[in-house]
Amino acid sequence: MTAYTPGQAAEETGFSLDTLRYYERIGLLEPIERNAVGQRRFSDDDIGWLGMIRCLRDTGMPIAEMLRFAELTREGAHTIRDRIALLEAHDRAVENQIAALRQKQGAIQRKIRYYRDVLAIPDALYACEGERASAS
Amino acid sequence: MTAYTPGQAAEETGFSLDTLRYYERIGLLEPIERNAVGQRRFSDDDIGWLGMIRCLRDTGMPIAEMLRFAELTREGAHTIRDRIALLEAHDRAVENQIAALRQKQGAIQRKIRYYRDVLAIPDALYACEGERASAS
DNA sequence: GTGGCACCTGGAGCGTGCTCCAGGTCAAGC
DNA sequence: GCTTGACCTGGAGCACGCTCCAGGTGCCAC
Repeated sequence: MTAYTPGQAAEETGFSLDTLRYYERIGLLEPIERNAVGQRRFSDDDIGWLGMIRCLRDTGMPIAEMLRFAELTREGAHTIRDRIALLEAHDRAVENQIAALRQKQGAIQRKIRYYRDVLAIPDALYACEGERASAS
Repeated sequence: MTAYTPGQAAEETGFSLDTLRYYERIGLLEPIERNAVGQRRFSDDDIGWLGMIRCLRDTGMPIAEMLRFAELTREGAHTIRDRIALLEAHDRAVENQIAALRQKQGAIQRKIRYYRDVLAIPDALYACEGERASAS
């Protein structure tokens, strides 16, 4: 079982040192092991947990909900159903997020096409025309 | 050409009254027309522009960049190439965002499957096993 | 003429999620 | 023995994007 210095943990997980400390402070990480002089030593488990945290963060889960998940995890195996429920809800949220992005992206692409068309026709035709409309 | 009261504009665009005023203040909207007593009357063009703004916001464009886009738009037709470039860059950003979401979503779904498996096997087997690993 | 309502302004405040800072400890290298 | 560098703590500060507030105007209905 490897032990990671804070610097290595930051490197490994992509979180900053400050963020790692912050996450421990708010209880998103349980207290990290310390060496003889009080410096943190992250375990493989910590790094794995941080990987999960990164997934949830990067998919837009608010910290409050990750805290809830962390609590459930700390409470032990009898909360597994709750954790599944939480993750499934989040999975659906991510799905909706993606669908919404795709839809808005379509509108943006239409706008790009509109601009291209404007460039393709002679100046006179688009001079004063209400080009700000469209989209949504 | 319809004129929308602030309330109607809010209704129509999904932005709050405060947000509409805020957007005007910071120059994301050009100054909105006023009626005789100084109340705003949004035009169809304003509503269309707000639709565009909503697209960009909802796909994660920061306000500073929307301001840049608004400026280009105000500067007239000769900035259309720049606007295309800006929107194309954003389109790619959205694409990357979606790809990243899909990838993280995969990890979350694997975690869900993992939990399901844990539920499916007899208690003894998962009692003290490092279940916090995986993900990323 | 009194309420109630929709709106106005400038400016303060807020929630989220970090990020930075001052002042300190230890270990290693020169 | 001194510097450098990685780390420590508690607490303040910050960027972003709104959101709220106090105090006021004008219009309409009763």
